[in-house]
Amino acid sequence: MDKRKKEKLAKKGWKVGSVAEFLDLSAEESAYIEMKLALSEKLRERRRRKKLTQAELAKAIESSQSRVAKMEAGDPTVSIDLLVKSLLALGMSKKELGRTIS
Amino acid sequence: MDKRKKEKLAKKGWKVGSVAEFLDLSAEESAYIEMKLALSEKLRERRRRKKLTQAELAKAIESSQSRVAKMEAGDPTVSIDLLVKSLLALGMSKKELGRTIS
DNA sequence: TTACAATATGTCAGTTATGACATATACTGC
DNA sequence: GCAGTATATGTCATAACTGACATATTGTAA
Repeated sequence: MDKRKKEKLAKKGWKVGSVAEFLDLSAEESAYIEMKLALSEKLRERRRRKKLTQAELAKAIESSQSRVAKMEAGDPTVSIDLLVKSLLALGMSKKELGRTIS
Repeated sequence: MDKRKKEKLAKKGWKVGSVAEFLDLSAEESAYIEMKLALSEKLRERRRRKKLTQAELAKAIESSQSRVAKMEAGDPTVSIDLLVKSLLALGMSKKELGRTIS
């Protein structure tokens, strides 16, 4: 099974913690995916707290609604870089980001 | 001044903290760069602690010596994703990564 | 139900990151 | 000085990510 497929499955329904055994991911692979999922969730949370639609957030960060949706869905084509930049744009601090990742 | 140039300069000699004012980066931009630099430094530190050459590390993570050098130099063409994956491969935990970023 | 807003999913052309390679520079011991 | 090793820098073809768009699905209020 290729990595893309794995990540795509990983975020669908399978709650963090059981992902690894089910898909036989290495420790590093699952840590990486868990980090991305944590950032995804924080993004949605932050956006909602600010009462923004995906389209509005997209405009603010010069992206598109579809990409925001993919970020929040933990889509494997989304980089950590983009997630981090978006969260910073939403006012998150390095410290909070650090805590989110852990 | 374009972003590439900024980041390239940012890592050369100008110690974190004065970067922002000197290059008039936004708060988010400098936070992003500071995070990358922190990860870069950790990578070099971890690699050296394990007594690995850049070439050896490169082989372990299926990359190249030149890319490892660029990672450690904070080169703007290096993504956070690659830095994170490399650090995970070196045995770093999510928790440590979180602390590094903060 | 219907109508509308929000979100999700698929695709794709343009951009950026990547590994690989060549080559330059720095570092070490002789 | 010289050799040998490690690291740095530049370039390039390929791969991965990106915003944009179309369209589907879900949510929600009347």
